[in-house]
Amino acid sequence: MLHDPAQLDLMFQALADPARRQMVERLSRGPASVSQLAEPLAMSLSAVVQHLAVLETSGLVSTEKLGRVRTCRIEPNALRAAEHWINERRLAWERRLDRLGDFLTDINDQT
Amino acid sequence: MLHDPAQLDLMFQALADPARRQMVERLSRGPASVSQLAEPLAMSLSAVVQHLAVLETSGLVSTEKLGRVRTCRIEPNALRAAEHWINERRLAWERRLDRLGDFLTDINDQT
DNA sequence: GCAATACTGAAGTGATCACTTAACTATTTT
DNA sequence: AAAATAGTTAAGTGATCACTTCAGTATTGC
Repeated sequence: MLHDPAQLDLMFQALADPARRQMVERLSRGPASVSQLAEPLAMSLSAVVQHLAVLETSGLVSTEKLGRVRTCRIEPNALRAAEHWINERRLAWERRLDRLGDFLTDINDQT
Repeated sequence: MLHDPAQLDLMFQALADPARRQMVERLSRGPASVSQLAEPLAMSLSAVVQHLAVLETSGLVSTEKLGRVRTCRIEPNALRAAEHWINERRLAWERRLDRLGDFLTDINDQT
């Protein structure tokens, strides 16, 4: 479930917007209410709620409502999934370059 | 330049599409021509070229044309930038939880 | 109970997206 | 030189995006 392409779509899509990344950045320093998330952003509360919905369906953020306040927090497992996908691609490429390097020194040693 | 928000936008945006991620996956196993990238994808060559343009302006992929063949390769530094952003957020959150844990055991020990 | 607070939801808008087709250019191959 | 290959470019289309405003609904403080 960590490698579901549709899930990755949602996560990367969610992270592609600067406002949403700013919200994630804020939440990485601790939980916050919707208004607290909205405060530094130059847009309506409504827009923030919509961004929050994107973050929530992506699994990156979870929320809980108590009284009239919705508290939002980061979901580190989801972040790990995105991180993992990128890491795998980068490693595959770097391993490939290593093997290529080995191969080149090998045929050099054969002289 | 690794933390330029606009650059991160472009990278995450680029990774948000399954076709483009598939192209990056293919390229992580080694360089490929445009047609080779297109082969497993159920869309026109034209569409693939457009996806490739997105990947290239995001900095994730670089290309070079020799004769009539354009060869594409992954740009691991760009991948690292995306990885790094995610990693920082996740770590910030986890460190926060650790401190919170310490605090809770501390006030527990004070009984 | 009335006002302020903290959201929530629906509808609308202009911009961007992910394609398509079609016409074209440049390079090889035969 | 003609045909095949490999890619490029432009224009168009329907879908999705990132907002907006406006009208609502619970809570909470006075």
